[in-house]
Amino acid sequence: MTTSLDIVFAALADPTRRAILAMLLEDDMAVTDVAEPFAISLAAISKHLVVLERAGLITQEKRGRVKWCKLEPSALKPPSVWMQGFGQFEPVNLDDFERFIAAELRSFSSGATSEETASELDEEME
Amino acid sequence: MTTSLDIVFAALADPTRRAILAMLLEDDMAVTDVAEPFAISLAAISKHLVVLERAGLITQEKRGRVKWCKLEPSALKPPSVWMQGFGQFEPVNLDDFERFIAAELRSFSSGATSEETASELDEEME
DNA sequence: TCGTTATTCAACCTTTCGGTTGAACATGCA
DNA sequence: TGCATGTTCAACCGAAAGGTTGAATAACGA
Repeated sequence: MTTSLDIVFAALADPTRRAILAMLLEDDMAVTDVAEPFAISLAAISKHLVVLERAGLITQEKRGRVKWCKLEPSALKPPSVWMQGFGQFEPVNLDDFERFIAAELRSFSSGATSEETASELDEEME
Repeated sequence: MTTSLDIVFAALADPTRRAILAMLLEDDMAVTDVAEPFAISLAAISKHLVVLERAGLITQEKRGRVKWCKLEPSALKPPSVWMQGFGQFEPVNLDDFERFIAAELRSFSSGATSEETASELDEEME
């Protein structure tokens, strides 16, 4: 999923879209439910979701007449890495780092794909 | 310098501005020198610098008739922290990090122009 | 089949963005 | 003093962003 930094950063620059992402952190949601807390039209929310999807930050799957929105945190990785290149500001988070190493080792020994490894991590953190 | 995430993310969404930040990673620069590698007018660069300064990503100090631009990496901390809140991904990926460092070292040792360095950095991260 | 619900499309509006050009403003230097 | 240099200002332009409304499309439930 190689979306350019332009697209991802631009998607993150809008507070409504960041709020949507935060909501999706809790659970997958239907478009109508995503829209509910906001004071703008459903069509406007629909457009925001298109922007988020094009940035790779969410995926949408239609089941019946309901379209479910799912967070894709891995899309945050390229901008995060880019920022860390400037990172005279933040020490490495050792806890997370150790978990990463542990996952790496597990994937070497079990032959898991990196995607499988990522979802393992997801489950671990919940 | 408490600038909102809106402003910082929007500032980072433009490739010219990201390239400028990458150039400033090596050293402080005068406005004219910042503009030199780009094919756009000096006035346009001046506007980009205003955007970066308003985002807190750089500071500018006038000495004589020259205005020096200085990178302020600490402004990246709020967006970085925000992203880590979604961080089911690893905060430090060694492969990416090492590639970034390698690109940096290459630019120092080979005497590459700042234009080459800037584009290397951007490509490296996408 | 019919009404309801979920979502998007299409057209439109206003504001912002990224660029241009030419003039203005400071500052350094001979 | 006068001129060159460094930077910004002001006015303008076209395109994109974020919003609206009303109609269209699609699928469910009775």
